[in-house]
This record gives sequence, C-alpha cells and structure tokens, in this order.
Amino acid sequence: MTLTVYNTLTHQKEPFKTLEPGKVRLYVCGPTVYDDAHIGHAMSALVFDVVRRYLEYRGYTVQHVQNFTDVDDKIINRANAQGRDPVALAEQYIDAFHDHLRELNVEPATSYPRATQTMDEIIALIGALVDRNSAYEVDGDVYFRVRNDPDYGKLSGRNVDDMRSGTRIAPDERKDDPLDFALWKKAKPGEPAWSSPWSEGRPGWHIECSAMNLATLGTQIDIHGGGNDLIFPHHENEIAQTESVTGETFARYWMHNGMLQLRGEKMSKSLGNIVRIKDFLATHQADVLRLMVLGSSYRAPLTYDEALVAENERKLDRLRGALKPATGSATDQETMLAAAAEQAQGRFEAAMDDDFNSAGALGALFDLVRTLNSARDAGQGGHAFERAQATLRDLAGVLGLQLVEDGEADDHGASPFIELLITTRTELRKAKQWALADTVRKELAERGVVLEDGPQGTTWHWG
RNA sequence: GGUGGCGUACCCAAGUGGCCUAAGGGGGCGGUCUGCAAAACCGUUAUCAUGGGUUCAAAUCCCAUCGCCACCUCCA
Repeated sequence: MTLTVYNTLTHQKEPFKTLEPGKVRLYVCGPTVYDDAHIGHAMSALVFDVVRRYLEYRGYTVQHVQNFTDVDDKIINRANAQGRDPVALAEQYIDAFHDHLRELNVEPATSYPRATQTMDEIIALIGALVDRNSAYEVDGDVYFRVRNDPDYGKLSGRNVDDMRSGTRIAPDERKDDPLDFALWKKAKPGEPAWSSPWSEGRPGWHIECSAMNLATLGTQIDIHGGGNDLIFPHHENEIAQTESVTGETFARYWMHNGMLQLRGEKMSKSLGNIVRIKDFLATHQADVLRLMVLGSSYRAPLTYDEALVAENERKLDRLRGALKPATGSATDQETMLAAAAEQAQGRFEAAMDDDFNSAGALGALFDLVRTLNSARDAGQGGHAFERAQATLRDLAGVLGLQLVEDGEADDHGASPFIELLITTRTELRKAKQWALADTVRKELAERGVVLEDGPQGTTWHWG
C-alpha cells in the first residue's frame, strides 16, 4: 500500500513521496498567542499530531516544526490594554499552549520557532526580496510586490484581477498595488521594534513563516499544514515569498484541516463563540476531544455540541471496555482472535493510507472491540486474547488515544471505602437482601461510582 | 461577485464506477445474560439532496436545480 495525501495545491489525492527517503519535513502553522487557546486550535494540533504519528508508524523520521506568532498587532493591542509588555504576554500564552499540548497528548514538535527569535533570518529574507525587486520600501515599511509573481494565487485558486474587482482590500496610497502586503512594518512609538535596514519595526505576519521554514527545514519541505482559513492569504503569501527567493517549489504537499464550528459558525476568537481548551479539559478527558476529531475527515468542518461530546464519551468507554481483562482462560478461539487482530490492523492501515482516513481506521478498531468482547463473553483468555488487546491498544496509540480510565490517577483515597461497600453489598446479595444491596449501588452511583456485577464478582469504575 | 468544498439512516459518519440492497459509533426497538440493573453479546433501524444524462454497471462520472459552509479582512 502507498500512502496518499490530499494536496490543496492540486485538489487531489497524490501518492506520498518524500524529498529524502524515509524522512519527512513537516511544518505546521501554530497560533498567534494573545489569548487563551480554544478547541479549534486543539483540533488543528490534533490533526497534525495524528499525521505525524502515522508517518512515524509507517517508518518515517519526521522533523516536525510548529511556530508561534509572538509579535503582531493583536498581541500589542492586548498588551497595551492591560498595560503589559507584549513579549511577556506572548510568553505567557506560549507556556499555556505547551501545557495544553501536553494534556492533549500531542507529541512535542521537533522545534517551536518564534518570530521574535528568527529576526535575523526574517530581515535577511526581506532584504533578498528587495534585492530581487520582489519587494519595495516606502517610508520604512516594506511591501511584497504581488504583480511581480506570475504564480501568485496558485494555492487558493484566485487570479489577481478577480481579486482586484472584489474591492474588499482597503486601498493604501503608499502601496504600488492594493494587493501588495506588508513584509516589514515601521514601529509606532511604544511598539516593540527591531533594527532593520528600513526602519525600527517588526515583521509582517506572513514573512515569519517563510523565514522560520528556511531556517529550520530548508528551501523545500514535504508537508505544510494548517487550518484551511490560512490558505488565503497566509499560505499563498508564504509561497510567494519563499519561492520568489529560492526559485524552487516550496512545499510538496499542502494539508489543511477543516474548521471547528460552534452554533453553525466557525469557532473564532473574533466571533466570540469559543470553547477554551482549559474549559473543555476541566470536564472532559483529552481522548474525548481526540475521538471527536478522529471521527470525521480532517478536511471537513466539525460542528461542536454537547451531544457530540456525549457520544464520544460513550465511544471512549467502549474502546476502553474492550481492554478489560479476560474473565476466563479458554484458548479454543486463538486462531480467530489472531486473524481478527491482523485484519483490524490491515484495515486500519488501508484507511490511514488513504489520506489519513481516521474515521475508517476507527471503524476497524471498533470491529476488533466487538471481537474482543465476544471472546471475553465466551470465556476466552490467554495469550491470543491479550495479543489482540495489545493490537487494539497499539493502533489506538497510533491515533494518539491513551484509553486510560478517568479518575484512575486520583481517586481521592476513596478506593478502600468503595471496596468495603462492595464487599458488604456482596454479602447482602448472598443473603438475598436485594433492596439493601440496590440501595448501596444506587447511592454509590449518585456519587459517581458505577458498579458492575459479573461472573467474577463486582467491579467498579468512575462514571 | 470570485474561489474552494459539502449534502449518505433519528443523530455523527466512512465509502467516490462493479466485492455497496452502503463500514463504524451514538440513539431507539426486540432478545440473551442478570435477583434486578449495568456492561457485554445477538437481531433490527438507508437504495445515498432533487431532476436529467453517460455506462453492461453510479452513492461514486457529467449537467441542471435546491440547500449549506469556508475563504476573498485578523483567524487553526
């Protein structure tokens, strides 16, 4: 099987071939850090985490770079409003974002470059663009000359003349052309500024990603990722900047995740319809969010609501339930179990090879879940049963799922008391004191402890 | 107005020319197990927006219509 990847640039799935055998250069656009991150940001991080994990599963070594935009107008405005230093403000949200990534079980990227730490490269790149006449300076600002780039628009499928008639671009007398965009902005008094040949100022939004790419991954990369709201203008401009200087194809594959929606609209800070990552994780496990993301195509929009969260809580329970230990030790279904595990793995890989079809891959896992549960009901145990469970756990792990019991880590010291109540209830049941036994179960349930009576005795878990 | 994408069961959703009278999950209904539950298991719940067309064969390709979304301004 060959891995195929949908390429935004060509609007089709293409066989995945790397620049260098066995090695993938992956760059993903990270957030602008001026406020709490929301689960839309998490979705993007999760999507590309799964991409990265699967590539690694397939044997690739992945060099994964994710940037932070830590200087821009929004950060400055926010910092000014709070009377704070913009750099410190950005730092705070970067730290918080790292915490979120860890809680979400996102594998750490190889590096996390920031605009403010790539300033020399940014300035050098702008200088190269000016030297080639791809950019020009006006009063300390530097603009990219869109009309000088015959390829401009190839990613987003627009042509320069159509956009011009769109007239949604604010006219700026100082630009040669309304479409030209800023590479360098001269600082106003009180704004953070860096020295450059043109002025004391700061970089434009798009140039930092070009510079960070060149600095960390080189002139050509395999995959460039981000949300599909970045296709235009951000990624279009990145291509223009980078390819104008290098003369080479910048990224071979452009991958874009769909937007997370809330109440029928894209979840976005500017619209105010957001669910913060920290709020979500305060009441739900990271696996629940990951399952939501995995449940549909990464390219399609995902509509968030409580019903979807509840559904995925159940899905998670079901996956975890399959990992419960065997209750018997029969081994007459070993061949069947081994075959089921192998088949699940085959279908998992076939789905993931098809542009990271995680929903299809999950389907394969759920079939294995049913096989495992049936086998357990039939009293199967032993090596093959455990091997099949290990397959399930491993493949779920490729998707980044942890499948740990909620509350497992912290039971507030309640376990001995719960065990005691269970022992007492077992005695009541032996004495057929059903009403009392049921009261114990009911009271525990109201405190979040769910009892399950099985042939091997009673087990409990947090509900 | 331009660009890209979407419309599959009660809900989420995979499948993009024959293995599809359509995977998987959630929910519902019926059953097995259980003292009763829970969990699990078994069964059941769709001809793929609509109308044409291409083809031996279409959810899958083409055309039209209707509806929805994103981007075109900061955005993952």
